[in-house]
Amino acid sequence: MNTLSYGLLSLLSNASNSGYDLMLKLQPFWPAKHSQIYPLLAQLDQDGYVVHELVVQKDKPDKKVYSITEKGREALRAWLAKPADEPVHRDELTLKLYCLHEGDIADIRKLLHVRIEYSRDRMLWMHGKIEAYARQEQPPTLAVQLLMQKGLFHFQSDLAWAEWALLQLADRQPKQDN
Amino acid sequence: MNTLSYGLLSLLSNASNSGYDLMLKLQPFWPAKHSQIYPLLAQLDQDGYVVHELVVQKDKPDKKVYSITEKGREALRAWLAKPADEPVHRDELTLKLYCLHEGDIADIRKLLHVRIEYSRDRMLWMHGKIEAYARQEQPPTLAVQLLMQKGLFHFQSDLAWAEWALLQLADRQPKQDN
DNA sequence: TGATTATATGTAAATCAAGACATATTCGCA
DNA sequence: TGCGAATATGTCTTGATTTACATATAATCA
Repeated sequence: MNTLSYGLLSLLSNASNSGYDLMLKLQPFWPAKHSQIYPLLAQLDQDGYVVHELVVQKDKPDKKVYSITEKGREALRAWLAKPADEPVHRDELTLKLYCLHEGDIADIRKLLHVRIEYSRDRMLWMHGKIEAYARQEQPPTLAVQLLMQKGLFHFQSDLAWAEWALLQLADRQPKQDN
Repeated sequence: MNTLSYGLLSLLSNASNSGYDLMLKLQPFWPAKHSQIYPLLAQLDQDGYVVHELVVQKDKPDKKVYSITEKGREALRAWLAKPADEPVHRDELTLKLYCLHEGDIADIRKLLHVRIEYSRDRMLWMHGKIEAYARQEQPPTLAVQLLMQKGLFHFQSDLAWAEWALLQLADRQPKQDN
């Protein structure tokens, strides 16, 4: 039982989901491809942490909908009581900044612009999620509010940093278009 | 040539370093164990991106000091011009929050307190690094300033979020000691 | 009608990363 | 003198993750 397994169980503790939906919902918080999720779900199924039923759809391909079992919930509660692993952040941009003296400064400026767009996109996505709940006249659960806010805080600060960094470059290097 | 390789070359483009030092310097921005770094350095050496010399030390064990070659610098410049991969964040805490309705709310509160301490520690470490440069009467390079500031922004926002999250829990759940 | 996109599920191979195993020096402390 | 910690380098195995390979349905758009 690795972290991804607990992540899947966490999502299933809120609602039953297909593997495909679990992948989409997990992505923003714990990147994982379907090739990792499907075999893991089969394993969790075999070990009795989840069960599944086949759901036939007309407008879309059929799917397997997974539900958490009592054994799954127990495993989840035990995991919750243990300290969380330290977060892992790997950002290639930081490595590129480390050799900003090498190569073209315009390249770095471009990378920062791309990062600014990326952060803005992610913030919009989070806002969109919150609004989607509002449209359903369902207030998001406390958990969802905490998670969305975490994302908003994070991308806001990354955005602010990238804009600040561009100014620092402008102060020291002749400005160039890009 | 994977991202870690370029990270090592980036550090080496600033100054020659032993594998051990590279590991320590890389850790804060790109987590990697020595078991990953040493074989990779041997590979980079074999492929001509770096060279090394044996340095005998009296007060410490001998070491291999690696330096970047012109081929290494060229590879670095080509890599700099390419768009950076999207950052990868994996935070087990977010998964645990997702099932906060399951299990004990005191557990979650504890996790947030630990996160607050962790963020504070990291911020202090960043400040320490900046002050270390000041003590050496060497202003940090622009790159180091940008990186340290990125870290400060990040942990500041994580800290602010965790404190906010605790307040949200207090608003909705009976407060408990921990 | 043909291409693309979204939905849906799987496997196999390759790469990446962590943890364990292994060794050696020097310093400081008890 | 023995122990732990920091420095220093390596290998090996296992596990985690990505990429590529594979297939299929239904909708939309050109």
